[in-house]
Amino acid sequence: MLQVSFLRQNRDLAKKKLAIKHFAQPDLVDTVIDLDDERKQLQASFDETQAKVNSASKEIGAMMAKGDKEKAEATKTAVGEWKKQLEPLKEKMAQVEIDLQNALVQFPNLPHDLVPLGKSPEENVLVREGGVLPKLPADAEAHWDLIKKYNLVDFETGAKITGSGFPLYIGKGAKFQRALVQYFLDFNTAAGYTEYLPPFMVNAASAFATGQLPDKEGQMYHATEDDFYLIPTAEVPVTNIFRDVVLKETDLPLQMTAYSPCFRREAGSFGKEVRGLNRVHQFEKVEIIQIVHPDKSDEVLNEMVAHVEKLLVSLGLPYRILRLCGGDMGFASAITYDFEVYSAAQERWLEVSSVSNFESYQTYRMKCRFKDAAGKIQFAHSLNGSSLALPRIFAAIVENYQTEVGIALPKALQPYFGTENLI
RNA sequence: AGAGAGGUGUCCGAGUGGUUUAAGGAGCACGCUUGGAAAGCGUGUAUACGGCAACGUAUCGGGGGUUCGAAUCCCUUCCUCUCUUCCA
Repeated sequence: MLQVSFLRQNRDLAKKKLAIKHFAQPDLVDTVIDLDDERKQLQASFDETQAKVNSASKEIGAMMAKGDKEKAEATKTAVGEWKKQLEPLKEKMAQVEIDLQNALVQFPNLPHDLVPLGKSPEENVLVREGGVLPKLPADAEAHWDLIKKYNLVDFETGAKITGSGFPLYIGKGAKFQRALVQYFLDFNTAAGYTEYLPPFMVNAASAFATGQLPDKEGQMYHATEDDFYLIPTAEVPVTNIFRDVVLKETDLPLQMTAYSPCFRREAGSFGKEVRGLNRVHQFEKVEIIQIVHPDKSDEVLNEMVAHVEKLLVSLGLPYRILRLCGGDMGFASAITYDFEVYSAAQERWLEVSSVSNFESYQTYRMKCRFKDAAGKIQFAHSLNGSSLALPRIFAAIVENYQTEVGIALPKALQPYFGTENLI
C-alpha cells in the first residue's frame, strides 16, 4: 500500500510512475489527498470536542466527590450537548477513513527506476542467459507423455479425487518431489536462510497484508465456513510472521525459507500452456523471503537473484533471467526478475521463479517496522522469490534429461534421490 | 465438540465505575557514585493520528454497547489454559 504522505510530497512523480504500471486512474492520487485533508480536518474538530467531554467528565467526578450534585447535573447537560455534536463527526470520519482506505488499496506499488517501459511479456528485458541446451534423442517427448510412460504422475486419478489440475504423484514421481524439496531447502539454509514450515491456510488479515486481498480475491481457494484462505504461496504466511511487529535494527536482515503446497484457482486459464504440469491448481514450492533495511533492499534483490541463479546452474538447465516491464509486473512489486528454463521437448520457456522487491508496499500494509539507531520507527522492506517452484522444474528435468532408455538426473540431485538416474 | 478459568506496557503483576494521569517489581538506557565493576541513588523507557510546538485524541486481545465517565459492567468474536470428549 502506498503512503498518503508520499503521494502528497511526490504527486507528479507518483502519477508518472503509476503510468509505467499502466494504472488507469491517475486522478485517484488527487482524490486520496483530498480525502486525507478532509480526514485531518474532521479529526481536529472531533479531538477538540472530545477533549472538552473528557475534562468535564473528570470535573463531574470531583463534584460528586464533594457532594455538589446540582453542579454535577448541570455539567452533565452541557456534556450531553457536546456528545450530540460528536455523533455526526464520528460517522463522517469513519466514512472518510473507509473511502480513503478503499482508494489507497487500489494503487499498485510504484515501479523501481530500473523497470523497463512496456505493456506485454514481449517487452521484458533479457538480463542474461546460461546453461546449455541438451542433445535430446530423435523421438524426444514432452513431459506429459513421459510421466505417463514411466507412471510418475496420474492426472486422471487426481481429477477423480479432486478435480483437474490436482496431480497425483506416484512412486518415483512422488519421491522426486520429496528430493527436490529437500535439496532446495538445504541449498537455501546453507546460504543462511532459516527454515520455516508455516500454516497452509491463512485468515483474511494475513491475505490482506501481503496484497492477495482485495486484489486477487478470486484467485485463492476460500474455506468460507471458517473464513480461511488456502495459501497461493508460502510468502503469505511467512511474511505475516512479522505483521504488527516492531523489530530492532539489529534483527535485520531476516532471511526465511519455507516449503509449502500452493493453491491457485487460476480462473480463466486454458489451452496448450496449461498442459501437463505447466499450470496446475496445487503445486509444491520452496520460497525465500527477506525483511531488510530499506537502504539494503536493492542490493539484497541482486543477491537473491544470484542465489536462485546458482541453484538453477546446479540443476544444469538452460535458463534466462528477465527483468519484467511495467505492464507485466505484479501488483505489489516494485521490481521483478523472472527466471525461465527452456524445455527442449516443448520448445518453449517455462517460468520457474519470480524474485521481487516489494520495498515498503507490503510492510506498510502489515505494519512491519523497525526502530533505527536514532530510535525512529521506519518501515522495513520485504522481498521474496521462488527457490524454486517444483512442477515446471520437474517437467524441465524430465524433458531435458530424457535418454533412449530412461531419464537421467542432475548430479546435485543424485544424493537426494538416491540413484544416478530417475528411471 | 461440551464445561470452566483467563487475556493488562519489553516481561511479571495490581487494579470490579470517578486524582489510574494504568500501582508495584523486573529488565533495558542514560546520569551520579567508583581505580574499574557490582550495589545504591536519580532520570527515562509503547504505538498511531492531528499539531511548528505546548499539547490533544485513540489504544488494557479484536469489534460493538451501557454511562457525564469503562481496564473495570453488558453483548459478540478471536486466542490461551484446565477438565471431559474425539483424533494423527
